[in-house]
Amino acid sequence: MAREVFGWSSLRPGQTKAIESVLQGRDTLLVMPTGYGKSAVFNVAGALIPGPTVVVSPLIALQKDQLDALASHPRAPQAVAVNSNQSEHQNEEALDAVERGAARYLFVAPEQFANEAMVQPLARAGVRLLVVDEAHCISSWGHDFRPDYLRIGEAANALGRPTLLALTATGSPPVRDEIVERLRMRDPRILTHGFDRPNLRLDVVRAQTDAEKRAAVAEQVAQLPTPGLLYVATRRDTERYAEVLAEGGLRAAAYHAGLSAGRRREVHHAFQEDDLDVVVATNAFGMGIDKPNVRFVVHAAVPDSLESYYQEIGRAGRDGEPATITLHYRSEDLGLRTFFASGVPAAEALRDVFEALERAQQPMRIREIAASTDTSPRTVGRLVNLLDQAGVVTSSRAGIRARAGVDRDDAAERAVEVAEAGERIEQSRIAMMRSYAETRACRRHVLLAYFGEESQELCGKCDNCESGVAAEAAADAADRASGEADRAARFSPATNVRHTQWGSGTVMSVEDDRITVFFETEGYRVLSLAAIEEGDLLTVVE
DNA sequence: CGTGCAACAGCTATCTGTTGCACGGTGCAATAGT
Repeated sequence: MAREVFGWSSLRPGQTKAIESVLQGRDTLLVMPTGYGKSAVFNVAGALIPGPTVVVSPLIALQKDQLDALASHPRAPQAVAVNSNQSEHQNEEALDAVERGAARYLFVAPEQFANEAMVQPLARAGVRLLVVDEAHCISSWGHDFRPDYLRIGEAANALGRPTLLALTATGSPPVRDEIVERLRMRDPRILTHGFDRPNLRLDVVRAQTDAEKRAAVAEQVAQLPTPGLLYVATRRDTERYAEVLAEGGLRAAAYHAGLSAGRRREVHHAFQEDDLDVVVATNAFGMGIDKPNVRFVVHAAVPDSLESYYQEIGRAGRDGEPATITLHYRSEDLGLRTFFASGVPAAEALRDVFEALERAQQPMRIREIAASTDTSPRTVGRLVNLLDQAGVVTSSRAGIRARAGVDRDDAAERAVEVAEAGERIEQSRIAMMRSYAETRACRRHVLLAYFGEESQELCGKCDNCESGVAAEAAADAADRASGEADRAARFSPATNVRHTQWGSGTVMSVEDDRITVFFETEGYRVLSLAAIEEGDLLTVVE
């Protein structure tokens, strides 16, 4: 099939497994590095399944790339999209083609599911496969930036529960769990592939002052083989660094979401065509870039989590050739991330939404609630998600409904607690980013452990291994651990545990003298085995 | 939480340090105005 329709001589084992899994009607989560052909999985599966396949994709630009790619295979079934860049007429035509069976793939952003005029025809057409591409967006964007990401599971119900296929390149165990839970997957098959990228050399450079860091970044980038990416935290810094690098003779361009669509396309295209040496970008630059020869990814500021970091550095060295990965680190830079991760909505706003739902006495849509509370749909989306997670509203195909017998103030308070737990989890993700930056251990080991993968304690290809610091750190930990080996044995990755104060959690990784646990309402915590033992803090839950 | 800029204070400066405050990242869809 892959050969006949798409001209691919063979598929990788991971791709075949995922395709077989969805063909059997099994909900599937596939975690596979970018560039390994995740698109091929749903292209082939969609062509084999008799019925429409809906692909949820976060960016319209990405949808366009996918449409073009499918169109380039003359024997592949027809693919269409519905989005706000197209005319109403084009959108209607696309849906009509799906309903008639003329088109087999439909690409949409999750926001489209709020549109009844789109969901109805799809429900009638009988969607067989619902693909969620870049599924980590559920966890990274769903909570505030794009609340519709948390509502895809509900949309799947409205479509008559097609088989679900979630795809991502990044996913620590908690993120994988969240994807499964939010999509309401049933008995999912979870396929993960190795996270290690051995051709990437990992490095962290610490700086005391901002000026010192800027100089170090400029100096390093000037002498690295190009092309490469420089990630910064603010739009302003993209311009500042791009200017400095250009003065040094590099073909450098700034990229951020504040630029015109035309300019963004221009930069993207120039980078793809090797007409630029460096793109200096905010996190707006990334998804959809598939360039084999990126020789470095340098960060002038820490991202908000190791998932983001892994995602960004993963754009280097796709050709398998060596690439340099450097994080220029100041602990002060964590401040901006802390700021972005903070912000619990006011109880009053939550109560207003709950009240509006109570008054309506019938299910309401996000847009209706937004109109009746005079709040933006995006904010309402976020508030409803919190109320939903707090279990005080129910959402169904018909809309959102207040649960009977729940006091308004209680409802708001419980939703606030959910938001506060979410904030603690976000902060703990930043803390894990910090621990990567500050660790004396092997960086690769730390990074892989975060993604639930065991590895050699010394990779030999990071700054700490090369300087001998990692070997020292390993010896120190082994010393501290003397006699604790038997205690550590009680805990292994994926063990469910309960902490006297932080409640239930899951062991993420085990080191000689300490373990990292992800708690459901607290996020990541690193616990020393000695302290656990002394205070009898942690018990294993069967 | 940290940074950068404007306003202002100090006691005469086309100067220098302090204080206060605004601002900071991701995209969809829909809409208003040419």
